[in-house]
Amino acid sequence: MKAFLLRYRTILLTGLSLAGMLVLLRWLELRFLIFDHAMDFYIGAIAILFTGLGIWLALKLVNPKTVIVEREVLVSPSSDFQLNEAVLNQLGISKRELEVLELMAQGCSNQEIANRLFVSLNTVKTHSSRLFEKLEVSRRTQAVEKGKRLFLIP
Amino acid sequence: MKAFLLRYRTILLTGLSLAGMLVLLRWLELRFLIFDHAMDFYIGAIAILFTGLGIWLALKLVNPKTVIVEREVLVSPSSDFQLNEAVLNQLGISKRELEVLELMAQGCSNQEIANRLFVSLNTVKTHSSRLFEKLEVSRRTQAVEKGKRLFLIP
DNA sequence: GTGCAAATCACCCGAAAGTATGACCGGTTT
DNA sequence: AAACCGGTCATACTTTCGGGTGATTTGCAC
Repeated sequence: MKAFLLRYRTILLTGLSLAGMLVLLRWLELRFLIFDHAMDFYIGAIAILFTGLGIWLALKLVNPKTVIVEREVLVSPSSDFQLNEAVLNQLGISKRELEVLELMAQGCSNQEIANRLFVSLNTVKTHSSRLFEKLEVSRRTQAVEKGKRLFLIP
Repeated sequence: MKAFLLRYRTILLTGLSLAGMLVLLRWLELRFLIFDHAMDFYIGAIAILFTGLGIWLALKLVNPKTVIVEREVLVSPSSDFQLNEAVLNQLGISKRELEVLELMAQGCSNQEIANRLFVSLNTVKTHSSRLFEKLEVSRRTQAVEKGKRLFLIP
């Protein structure tokens, strides 16, 4: 409720001042002019009612304005990487194993790698096991680190 | 005075337009009230007018919604690494969490990180969990990959 | 044809990683 | 004094990883 009041303070104030002005008008009218009052009252009620309707319509049906705040994300220039085939052959790493390594480096889980390569989870495990042996590591993070050092992955 | 005008511009405008409309109404009343059945037209016009006013008011005053968009920015290839503190502060990553991330990137297991930082395994898990939340990832390999992209680690 | 390496998949099991929650302490900030 | 934050640690639980072993298929080389 508090938040609501704060948020729509301006609108509420406007509404209140509107009402105040109508009251003032009425008073002035009574004071100085002897007219047909029922009519004006009626019109005023309609005006307020339809103003409310308009506000409700707009709030209900119109998409809120959006302010786009851009947050910069730094990205290294992906360009000059070429694979070190010498090391690749020397260690006897197969194509499939290299593919697994690449996906590992992108942060994929074994299951995700399996899905991407259209093979079973067990197959990925086998490949990664062999890969770890050949790279002489025991964890995927180490494999990625070593892979980068040896220019097997960008 | 200028500031006042700027601040309450909307309210002032609303008041003015309201006053203008009331004058218009009065004029219309004098002009057309003599005809029979002019009432329907009159009421309709008022309804439409004030509905429009309400819509305009709501559109003018509604709080804008903010949308944060990530924009990728290429960075020139710098040989030496220096930490991107802007991103670090933006994401609210603490010193300890960064240390954990660095050791992760070197391929350390949680237990090894715990040993090196002289804290318990559970503490390392807590740090890494918070780190993952802040980096919006769910695995250490993803954390390392994103950390490198954001220049949080070399 | 036989041999062999690569690729595929399966099962089991223990270790590691990750989630969720709660607690405590020592500084600030209000 | 009360609230908050960063760092520390813990328990309990689920998921993922990695090691070990074995099996089948395919294509290439001898």
